[in-house]
Amino acid sequence: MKKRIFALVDCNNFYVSCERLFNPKLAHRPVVVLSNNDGCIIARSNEAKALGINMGTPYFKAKNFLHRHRVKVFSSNYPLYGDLSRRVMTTLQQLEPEMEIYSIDEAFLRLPPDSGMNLNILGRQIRTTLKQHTGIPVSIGLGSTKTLAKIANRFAKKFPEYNGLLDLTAVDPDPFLNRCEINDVWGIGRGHAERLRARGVHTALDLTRRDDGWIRKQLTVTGLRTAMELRGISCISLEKEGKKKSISSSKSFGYQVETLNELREALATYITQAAVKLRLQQSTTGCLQVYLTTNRFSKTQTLYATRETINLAEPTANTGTLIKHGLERLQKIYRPGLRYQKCGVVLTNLVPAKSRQLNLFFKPDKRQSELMAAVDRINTRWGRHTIQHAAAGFTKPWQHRQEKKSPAYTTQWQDLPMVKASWPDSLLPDTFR
DNA sequence: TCTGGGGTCCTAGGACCC
DNA sequence: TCTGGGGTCCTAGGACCC
Repeated sequence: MKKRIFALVDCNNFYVSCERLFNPKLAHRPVVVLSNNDGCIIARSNEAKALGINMGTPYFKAKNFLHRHRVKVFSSNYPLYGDLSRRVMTTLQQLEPEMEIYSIDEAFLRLPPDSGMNLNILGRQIRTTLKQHTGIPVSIGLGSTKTLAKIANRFAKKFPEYNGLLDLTAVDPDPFLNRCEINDVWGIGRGHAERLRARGVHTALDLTRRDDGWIRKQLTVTGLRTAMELRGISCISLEKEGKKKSISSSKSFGYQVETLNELREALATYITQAAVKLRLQQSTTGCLQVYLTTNRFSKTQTLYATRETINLAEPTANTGTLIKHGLERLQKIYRPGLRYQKCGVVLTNLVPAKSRQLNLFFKPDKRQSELMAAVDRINTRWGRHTIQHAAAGFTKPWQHRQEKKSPAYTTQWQDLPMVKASWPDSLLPDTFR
């Protein structure tokens, strides 16, 4: 069997790199990007990391520190990051069609094993092309399994001597596994890492040397797969199929919401968003879950968190139908007198729109799907809130504001960056003189 | 005052069936 | 006195990921 080679291409400090792309003054300055609601720090430039700012720190706790160190702070600007991610992925796919988009800023590639091409040169080409075409810097790790490619990528990113690229298929990986802390292994989270350390497993290499039965007992089959992957036996394949198996939409409120009316508007809004994503991947949903929760950090109010699952008689992607079912159930779980922090929706049991199982008594209404298609077309063309169900509300005061958001440089005409150029007369073509 | 959002996969345990 | 056992399906919850 031919040796497999996986590459993990990961954008460096992706959200920060996106902000810097249109704001070159940010280069070499510490920069952080906040989560939705300006809640937590979710991206940091190298300079911010060097200041000791941790991933996931609540913004309100770090605010003074950031100000003191003149750290530039941004709310997250998902239209911008999403658009730049699409550009990166499109460019990458042109270079290497065997690709899996793993997250907004990461992709796995499967490289042809016998291409005769020097992998180092190929990797450098990918980095250079991405930088030229999109302006986004990336790091690349190569390994005989996805888990090893992940580890290679960590080293490539962290240590400047690798210059953004490490190929673990060309060397003995053991010394690297020995330098890799167990909690830095892909698939080993905090809980498992603690458990393993208590039993003498401190590095990735330690894990590879344990007995299969023991690993399975401690970490279940997922952990065993990870261990096999670290030993160079590929167990996790490239997933090219991009369709989601579940779709969710939720957001924390801008303030503590108490009335059923506000909750209804918010839930209808999230159902609308989820339904758009559903139709975008040409699926229908057979199951709708709605949930509702009070503030989980509150010290004065007991936590109320509940959800309702609705199995639909026949799968649908119709926003109106989904809103109707969702609001009915919301009524059931609403408790007056509580202050709610968040609600949301999860769509599961997704089936392709073309092959859904119809109910014996169900007459497919072609006009309904045509209506949805028309609404989607209009909202794509004119902006996503141009047409909506009245149930989703109009002013939406419960929505959260994002106070430090950069412009939508690439997705809004009015936000396009302006380039000012001045040329000495001698360089201008005759027609401009 | 202020702590994100969107995913995947696995397992235990209950319901149900024969 | 004394009431089975094994299989399958579903779901909630947990762990992990970015």
